[in-house]
Amino acid sequence: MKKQLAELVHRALEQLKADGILPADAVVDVQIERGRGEGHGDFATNTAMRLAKPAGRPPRELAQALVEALPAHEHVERVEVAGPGFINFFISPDAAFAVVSEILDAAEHFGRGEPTGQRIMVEFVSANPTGPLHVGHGRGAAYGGTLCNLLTAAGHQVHREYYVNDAGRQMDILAASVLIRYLQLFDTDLRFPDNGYRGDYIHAIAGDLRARDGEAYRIDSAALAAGLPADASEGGDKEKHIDAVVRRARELLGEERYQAVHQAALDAILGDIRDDLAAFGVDYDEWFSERSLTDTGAVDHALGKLREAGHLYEAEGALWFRSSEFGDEKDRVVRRADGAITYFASDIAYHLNKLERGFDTCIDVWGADHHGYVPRVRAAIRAFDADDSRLEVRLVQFAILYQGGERLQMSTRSGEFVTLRELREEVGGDAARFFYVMRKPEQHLDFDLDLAKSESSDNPVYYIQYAHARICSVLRQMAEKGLTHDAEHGRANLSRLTESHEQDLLTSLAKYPELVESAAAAREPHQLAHYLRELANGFHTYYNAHTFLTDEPALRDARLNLILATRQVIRNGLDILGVSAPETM
RNA sequence: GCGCUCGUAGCUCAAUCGGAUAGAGCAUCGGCCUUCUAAGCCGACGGUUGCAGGUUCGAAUCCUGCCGGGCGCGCCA
Repeated sequence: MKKQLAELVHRALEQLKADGILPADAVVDVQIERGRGEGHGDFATNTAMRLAKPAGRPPRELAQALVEALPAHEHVERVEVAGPGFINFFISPDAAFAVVSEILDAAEHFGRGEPTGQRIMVEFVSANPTGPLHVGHGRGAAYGGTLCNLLTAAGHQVHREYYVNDAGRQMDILAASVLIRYLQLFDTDLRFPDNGYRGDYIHAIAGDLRARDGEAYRIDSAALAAGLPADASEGGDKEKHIDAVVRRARELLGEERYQAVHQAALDAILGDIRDDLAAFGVDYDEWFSERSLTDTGAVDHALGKLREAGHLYEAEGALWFRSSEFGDEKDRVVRRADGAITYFASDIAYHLNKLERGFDTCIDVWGADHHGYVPRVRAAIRAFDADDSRLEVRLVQFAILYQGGERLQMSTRSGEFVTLRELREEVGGDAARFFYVMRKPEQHLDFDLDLAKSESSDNPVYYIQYAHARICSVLRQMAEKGLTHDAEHGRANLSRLTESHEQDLLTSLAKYPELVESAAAAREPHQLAHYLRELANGFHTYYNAHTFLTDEPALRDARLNLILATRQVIRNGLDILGVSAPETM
């Protein structure tokens, strides 16, 4: 409808240009928006006001001229000029009714956009595989997963990817942590490093390792501990200590056995993360290994390209990328003085790889604490002479959990944190997903556990699901009362839907496809959450005001068509959010 | 200190590239169940959009400066 109206306005503009009222070179993008309040019509456009200056005429006068030049349209009942120069469109009732049949015909496809041909990759969560996902990752998972659903619904071709940080120091520390817990199974006196990973899951992995491979990794614990630099609690440095532990463990085990422990730890934790995300309704097309970037030479390839272009230089023994020439605040090291490749170098290679895979748009979903990292990645893309608008970084703020009015604190390293799994078990997957995406991603989120658990109208998830269940219930009641629903008869009698509640509901339903499109374009799933609440509200209000199962077949059939259409849209919307649409509460 | 980001009703948040009278929920107060699920509905109360300027037909939205919160400023990942 919006498109059709825009077309009408364009034709009127051409007419005005031909008449000499508008300068021939005047350009304006015609914006059609939904009328907000009473009396503002179904749609409105501000075109006249935007043209007032270039045309050198008062906006209202222009608006009037536009209205007169506007071609007739079967669905436009009347058009009027209002306020400072808005043009309001009033849609004919028949056009409004048509959406009901449209929804029932399209069913689960209603609201899905035409294929755009755009290939979009979304990389999200990508948490280090050093422990289970916690509630901080949950928001990225819910946001990313929902965004992917939304983009798919809008007609884009979406690729979901998880970047697995399976290389680097943190993974070595994880492997060492597992090894020491494993050795403690034989020698309870062995000391655990301050900076090791302390969670219970480390014990579990160590136990599994022993069950699978027996004593294969049993090394002399005295030799492991002897002569190491002091740990923090011994008056030393925890970083130096843990690095020494890793080095010693590697020597004593030998590379092959060390890699086996490393791999076992990675497999266990990554498997857990996969299961967790799958249970949360988040699925991936690809799990991209950081280690593979060095193995396949992708890092050398990327650094080679930068070197050829003259963007690398050596200083103080390290290799630097001249990122400050591309908008970063300072240059960055890509290869340390000790020869090791930095995390940033892998990331440069990863993003080059993404570009080379030919995605039109690459969306990175990151925790907001990484925002300082954006300019340097963008710098790398510019240095490759690529269009940096192909990279979009979406920052997600952390969620703060509240229970009983108290803020729950957490920290990963100490092992004291609420896992995503615990959250799901506590409040349920539906409530968790909905609460996570209820707010704008860049806004801090106060996650009220008590509210998410409550089965009351305070809880927006239940409120929406209840609307769906209530419609199902009406149909069950219908059967019990021995009534029937003739959908074709209902279609023929949609003009009986004259109540204001019905008109409002029709308007809400018609808005859905536009909403999917705009929420996808803005990368804002919360718009959909808000929309569904409003739609549910429109239904509940209607439910309380009128009886659907009346004795009059024509009216009953029409009303049932309307609420079935409502149920369909709620279902489609909840599906995008990854929330179930129950038939009973 | 520098940079990024956010400040909207008592609380949590909306407000479609700058649009018409800034909207919801919660909380508070008052109504509605012999009638399709009251997990619901209706009404009332509630605002100088942090402050001060600027840009224009028009600003919560854009610009500048303050104030306040969060985050980031490693040859860590």
